[in-house]
Amino acid sequence: MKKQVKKKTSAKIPVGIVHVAKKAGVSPATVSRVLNDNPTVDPKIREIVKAAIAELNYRPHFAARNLPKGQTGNLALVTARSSPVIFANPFFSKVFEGIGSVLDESPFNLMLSLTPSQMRRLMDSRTVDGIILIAVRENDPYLEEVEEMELPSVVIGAYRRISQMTVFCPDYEGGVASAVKFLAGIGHRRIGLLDGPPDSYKSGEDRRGFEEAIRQLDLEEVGSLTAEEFLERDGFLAFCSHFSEGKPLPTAYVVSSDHLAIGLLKATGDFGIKVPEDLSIVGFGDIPIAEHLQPPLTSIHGDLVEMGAEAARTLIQMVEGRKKIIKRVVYPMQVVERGTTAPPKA
Amino acid sequence: MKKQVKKKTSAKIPVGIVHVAKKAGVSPATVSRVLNDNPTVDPKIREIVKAAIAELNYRPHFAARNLPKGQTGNLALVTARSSPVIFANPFFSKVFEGIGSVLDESPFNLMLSLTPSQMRRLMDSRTVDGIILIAVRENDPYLEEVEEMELPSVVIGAYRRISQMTVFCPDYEGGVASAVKFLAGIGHRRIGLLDGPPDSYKSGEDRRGFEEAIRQLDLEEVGSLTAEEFLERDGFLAFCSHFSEGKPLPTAYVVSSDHLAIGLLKATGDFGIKVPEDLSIVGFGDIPIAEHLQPPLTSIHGDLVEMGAEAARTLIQMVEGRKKIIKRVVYPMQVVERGTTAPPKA
DNA sequence: TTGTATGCGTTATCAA
DNA sequence: TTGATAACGCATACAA
Repeated sequence: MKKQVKKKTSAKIPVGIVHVAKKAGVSPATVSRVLNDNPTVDPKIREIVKAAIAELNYRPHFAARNLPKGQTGNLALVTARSSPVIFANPFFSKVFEGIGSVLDESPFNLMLSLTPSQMRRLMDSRTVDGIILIAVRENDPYLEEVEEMELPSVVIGAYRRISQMTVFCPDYEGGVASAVKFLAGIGHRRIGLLDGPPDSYKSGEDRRGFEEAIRQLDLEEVGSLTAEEFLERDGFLAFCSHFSEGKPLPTAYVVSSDHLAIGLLKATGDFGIKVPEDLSIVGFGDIPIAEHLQPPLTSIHGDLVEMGAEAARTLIQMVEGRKKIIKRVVYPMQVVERGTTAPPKA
Repeated sequence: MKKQVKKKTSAKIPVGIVHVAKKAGVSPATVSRVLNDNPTVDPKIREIVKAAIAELNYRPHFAARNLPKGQTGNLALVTARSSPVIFANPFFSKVFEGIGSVLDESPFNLMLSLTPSQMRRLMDSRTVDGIILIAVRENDPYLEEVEEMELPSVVIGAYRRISQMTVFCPDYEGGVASAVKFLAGIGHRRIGLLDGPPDSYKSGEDRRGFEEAIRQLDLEEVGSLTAEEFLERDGFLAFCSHFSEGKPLPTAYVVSSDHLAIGLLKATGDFGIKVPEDLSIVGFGDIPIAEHLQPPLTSIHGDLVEMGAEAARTLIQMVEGRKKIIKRVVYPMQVVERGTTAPPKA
């Protein structure tokens, strides 16, 4: 009764599991079983099927495969920061490296979302099994949604200390504190902080580490500067406006990003302030350019490839194990001494 | 005869198109139609359905939706370069910005592949409808596969001049040539090139532009340097080994990346060579740091956000229109004069 | 204009 | 150990 008029188009016919089954003389179910390494299949049959697969150059359809499973096989890397802030920052390239290496070993694909609207789409349309949030800020509009969501997620980078989220984070607090201690160790008593924007959780951590160290060492409080963003021009601007108002200078600055430090360096140069003679500077992140600057920038370094990798691993555990893992992992940072730091003049 | 024993688990029940249909008192087909803005649906019914959708907070399943269409709704951004080379390079952040903005307006999601194996997976498993190749190199193993593939694809960045691929590319050749002309214009006769690795198509373009300009202007041929990669340390090393061999120096260098130029700058500083008094330097790419260097780096600038955007747009046209578009679009670059260039000494 | 039925490519449940 | 057959969530040709 069925009228099956198959239009045999000359176009490339996508080979599916049924073709393989036919060719191997078995049922689609059996093909599916060898595809999934199901042990309940006769070794001989298995070989026959594998041969058919190879001969037809058959490749399983990823999405179709996951449909019955109620999964997608995709993970998302999500941020709402503009690309200059995130991609131009070598910090993240390390993180990506770690994530990439883990995903390479896993069966998961990676989706990328550069804007809140893209991200919402990913979440809403059940396109991903889990989410890696990166470069989160306090007022990011989607934050609550994600936390309340059932979708497994981890955040990389600073986040609020108390939450139900799993976070992997450089030790901003400890890193800045050790920079202060380093500077104090070579004689500085008046140390300032050039910090990033207040809505960045990182800024909060920086400040916490800074103030705690100042207190512990019983150093003078000289106030601190705040940049609008973490980029060069923001460091430049922050110092310029501070200096042009005739405010007093510390003998050293701890700066919360190398990019910021480069801007500050430029500003001091323009004003004829000598680094490190008149002013010492410690950056944060130790970007590749740091050591090639003139003078080379003293900075706070951490190996963050593992951080990205561990975040990815944990997320995968969460989605595969269908269990929630809540923890906060902090990665150590340490001062790399170079040419922008020296004992204060007098 | 059907034995339907629905296990009513207490877990969250994913709401599907059938639930909406039931709630609205229509068939699933009709719901599907309003989802796809099919005009052949009664306005009143449309409202009812929309209300049901809202009430149930229904979200269409992305993959399931595309399965019948024979599509995936995903595009891939692919590279085999290591993350430091690609992500740490502000050049790419511009490109990403363009791509992101276009995808935001489109219904497509973006997948990211950082390694050849991930990429192969994406292609094989029919997970994406199109591919954006970026930072391609001559011996990249997957290149032939992609070109022979039926999957729509575009490449961003230099590629071989003759091919069936659609490519969007900065005008490396013209940019370098204009830098040579600029230097000649302020009096330089002995101009050198510090180029990137030979397997980069960009290097070929640079060289082409350089040599052509030298010939046109009838300038002296002083040979050129080759760096192993486009990063700071490679520029540093290239100059060091050249200089320590006591070879003669030109009065100016055109350098094929700002990162390379920063390394070179560092090396000259270490050797006591004054820039721009003893040696002029022109970088390429005009990264944000360039103008904050001391002295600020003269560089070759181009606005490449549009390049990324146009590449994405074209790819989308290809997959939506199921047609092949072959073209080669080149984006203009121009010299931004800053502090590392000056007339030669004598 | 709407509903029915079928198919998309695979997994999974149940018999055999 | 294997094979029908029913999902998975949706789109669409065809019928009504």
